[in-house]
Amino acid sequence: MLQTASGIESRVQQKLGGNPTSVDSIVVGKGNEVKMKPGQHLLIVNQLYPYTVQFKEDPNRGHVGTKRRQPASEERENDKKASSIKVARPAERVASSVNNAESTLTIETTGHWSLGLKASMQDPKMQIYKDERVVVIKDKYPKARYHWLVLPWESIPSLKALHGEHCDLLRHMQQVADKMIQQCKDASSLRFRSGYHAIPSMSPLTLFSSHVHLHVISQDFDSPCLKNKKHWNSFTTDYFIESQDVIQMLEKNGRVTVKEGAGELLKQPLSCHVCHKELPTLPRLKDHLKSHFP
DNA sequence: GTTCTAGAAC
DNA sequence: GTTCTAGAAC
Repeated sequence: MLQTASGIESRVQQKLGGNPTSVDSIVVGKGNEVKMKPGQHLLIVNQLYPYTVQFKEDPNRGHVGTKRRQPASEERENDKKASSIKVARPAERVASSVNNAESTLTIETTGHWSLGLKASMQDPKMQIYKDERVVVIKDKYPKARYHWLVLPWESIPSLKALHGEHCDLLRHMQQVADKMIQQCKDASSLRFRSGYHAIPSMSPLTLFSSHVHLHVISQDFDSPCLKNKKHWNSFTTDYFIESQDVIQMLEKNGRVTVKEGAGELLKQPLSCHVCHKELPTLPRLKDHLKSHFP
């Protein structure tokens, strides 16, 4: 249990919506616990299940709720903020149940991008398709004229975590991807690919809230957000694993195996995905692409 | 993942 | 001199 400055232990428990395999969440430290201070914003970044926020007194410390009590004006200010969850005052020592009703929980979308992905998928304004299993959002930094992400509601941290039972879900994600492509007005003139990145970003920050997502991307790569070799190679080398290949692997082996050294593919020389001409720099490559996609 | 920027490459 | 990349910081 983590200790906060005010002597209040904050404990966040996830009430399971009947699916014990999908426990995950807002874990920052070890275990299902998060360091919180009274009044601090809690961002529920994952799943659609209700959460319970419990405060309990630390027996080793006195002055509960006295040192860090906010001035009344500040309290009102915080109450006004839609992104905060109303948490009971420490002094009241009550278990405050926070459900995921829209009235009590809205999602912060201005935080770190890795939170942004999970926040965005929950944000109705971002959702361009939604059903009981998946949601589709536009990539915040599209690497082509069309670039969508298909995300399952179920939290699956990476390709490694996939197993046989996910086959159906992934087939559904693929179907939704195909639907997105069909409804695109430029579907007749542009080629599309849908697939997964071999290795999720491994920085401590990204690890915190990684979530498998299917990229659906048009093959023009005409976008100001495509800025470096890593961007290019992540979509044009075998670092990009076709959705169908992932599904096949899963059907055959019950697992998805990623070739060792897939990360090295990101450092490959820049090569045009259409004619395979090698270009010395990204600006030169982007110039070259104009000849294929006027 | 993005942004920023030092210094390599030209 | 400018362009561009790659690594650090976030």
